[in-house]
Amino acid sequence: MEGLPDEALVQVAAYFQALSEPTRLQILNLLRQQERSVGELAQLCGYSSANISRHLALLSQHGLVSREARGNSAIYRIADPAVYALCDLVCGSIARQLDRTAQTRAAFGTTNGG
Amino acid sequence: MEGLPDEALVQVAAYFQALSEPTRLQILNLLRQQERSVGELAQLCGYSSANISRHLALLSQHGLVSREARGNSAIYRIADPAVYALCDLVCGSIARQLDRTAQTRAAFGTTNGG
DNA sequence: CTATTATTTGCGCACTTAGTTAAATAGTCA
DNA sequence: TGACTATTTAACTAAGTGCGCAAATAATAG
Repeated sequence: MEGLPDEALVQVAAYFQALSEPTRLQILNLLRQQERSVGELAQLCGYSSANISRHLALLSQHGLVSREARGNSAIYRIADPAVYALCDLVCGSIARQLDRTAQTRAAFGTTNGG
Repeated sequence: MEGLPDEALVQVAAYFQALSEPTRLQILNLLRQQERSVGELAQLCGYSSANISRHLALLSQHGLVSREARGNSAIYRIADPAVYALCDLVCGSIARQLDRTAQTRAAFGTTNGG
């Protein structure tokens, strides 16, 4: 992303924003196992179908999931596998930071974050 | 991120949120070239130093940038190079989606998004 | 110490967003 | 047609966020 124009930064930011919500990450996590209907995801996440439906619409806007009408249900599945590579990278960064935090705590001889 | 607990999803979401803002991406983009002071970044971004300072504090919280006091200035630099791999992945996903959009437009014989 | 410069923080404002409930829409079955 | 189920959308509330301005803090120079 060396010399990206400002317009592109807005697009990239919007993509990251789609991933910046725990409920949406949970949805993507559930869809990793298998495709699911809105109602199933709502029950598994513990939120209303209306709420999950909107989250799915947003994920769909950004090409992260795809929708298939089946009967009177809507089945969603992962459309962009890159999301898992992204999460793996982030998990790695967080793990490294947690390690540094642990080392810092150890250096100060404390056992909790205070 | 197969079987991550909900707590971890919150952490990952927070990391993505740090990247979900155009101004913060612009800062990271500028720091790619070289380390910079708050004032320099503020001028290059066209925002107040107060604003940029807060963005930098947030990026620092998540281990994305690191701070070094030099004289009465604060010099920031990239601390987590993974951010560029993340952006590259996102750019790739966006490019693929734009390609699909272009193909869709072509299939309908239109020349703009209407 | 005072003056100057750089950064950070407190506060208020405009705007966005995740969640709810209720209404609207869409599909199935009799 | 109507009853029933699933999904989407509308209206609303509560909480969060980006920004500027101004005050507070920190470092340097005289």
